Amino acid sequence: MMTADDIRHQGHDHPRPRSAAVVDDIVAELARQGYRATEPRRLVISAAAAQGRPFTAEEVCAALPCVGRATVFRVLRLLVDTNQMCRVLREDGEMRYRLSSAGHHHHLLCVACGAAADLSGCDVESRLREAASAVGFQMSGHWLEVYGRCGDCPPPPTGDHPGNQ
Amino acid sequence: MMTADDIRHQGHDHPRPRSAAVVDDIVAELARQGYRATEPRRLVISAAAAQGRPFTAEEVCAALPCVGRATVFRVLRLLVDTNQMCRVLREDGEMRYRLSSAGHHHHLLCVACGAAADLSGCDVESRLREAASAVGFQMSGHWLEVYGRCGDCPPPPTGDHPGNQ
DNA sequence: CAGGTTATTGATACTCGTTATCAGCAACCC
DNA sequence: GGGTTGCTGATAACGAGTATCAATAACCTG
Repeated sequence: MMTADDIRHQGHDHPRPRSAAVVDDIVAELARQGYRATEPRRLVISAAAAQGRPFTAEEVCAALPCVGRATVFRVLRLLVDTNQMCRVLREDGEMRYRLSSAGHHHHLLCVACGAAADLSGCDVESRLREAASAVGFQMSGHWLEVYGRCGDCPPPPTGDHPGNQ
Repeated sequence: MMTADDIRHQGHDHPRPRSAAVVDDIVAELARQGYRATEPRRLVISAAAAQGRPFTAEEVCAALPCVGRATVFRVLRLLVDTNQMCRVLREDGEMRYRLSSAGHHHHLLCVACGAAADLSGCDVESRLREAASAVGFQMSGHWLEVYGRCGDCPPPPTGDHPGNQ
């Protein structure tokens, strides 16, 4: 059977690529909270760490045929519940996952390439809290996703007919 | 078969309650865009207008047993696509619908009673655009839901043990 | 390091919300 | 009123996620 190490070392010559540390950290945190360090969990976390952008549970299932479907969903949920992964909502409504142990933050989601980046240090929250309380609403939380184009993607074609017809 | 008028007049003595105008407006807008004014569409729109708070497709189906399931979903989608209804994402991840022909706005969602209110006139957008462009990201849209307690709901019990054990 | 407890797994069946299919119906236009 | 064609309803299918449950494997303890 394929092991977590097989995944970790995919396409690398180094014995412990960056993602290995990430996996170990997450597994350690799980252990700290009383969850066992099992091979399927390592595999799912490795697969998640290997993804360059937000991914679906289905993608993890496809990447790990040796891990049961239910287990993939269970591990993803466990990671979300223990605050080591967050859900991101794509503009088309699809829900994806993203490893991220940071505290509260938002996502910049590129509609062109699908990449995601974290956005923090923006005081939207206090602004919202004020606006809400102005109408007698006591804010306790919020969900925010930001869509657009990342710096690596070319700007979209202009709306009015360009040179090529 | 039950007609749109039967629904419109539920619990009212007046021949044309407020919602009738809403329904007519929406149907007119659909017609303007080339969509036929059918009875099932009127029924679904009436049912939606009768809801005091964001509702699920399931609730509409239950309220309109005479309209096919598929049609309910089709009409809801049509209304979202033509910008006469918006989707709201509850804190627990459930997707609901809400009639709203207003332009861009956000929702204040009460986690206690489920009511929704529109929030506009808050310049979160420009704030976000700035923060995003600071990291080379060109924002084109965003999704924001605000959760909390509306003015009509009592404040939640305090975290530390109150008198009643 | 063996042995027992018990969390975890995988296969499967199932739920839930939503969409595709397609023959029949009914708006709309003339 | 009559023909076109968009719309409907019943049904089957779908995709994402969860419940079930016997078998397995982590961890603790001696």
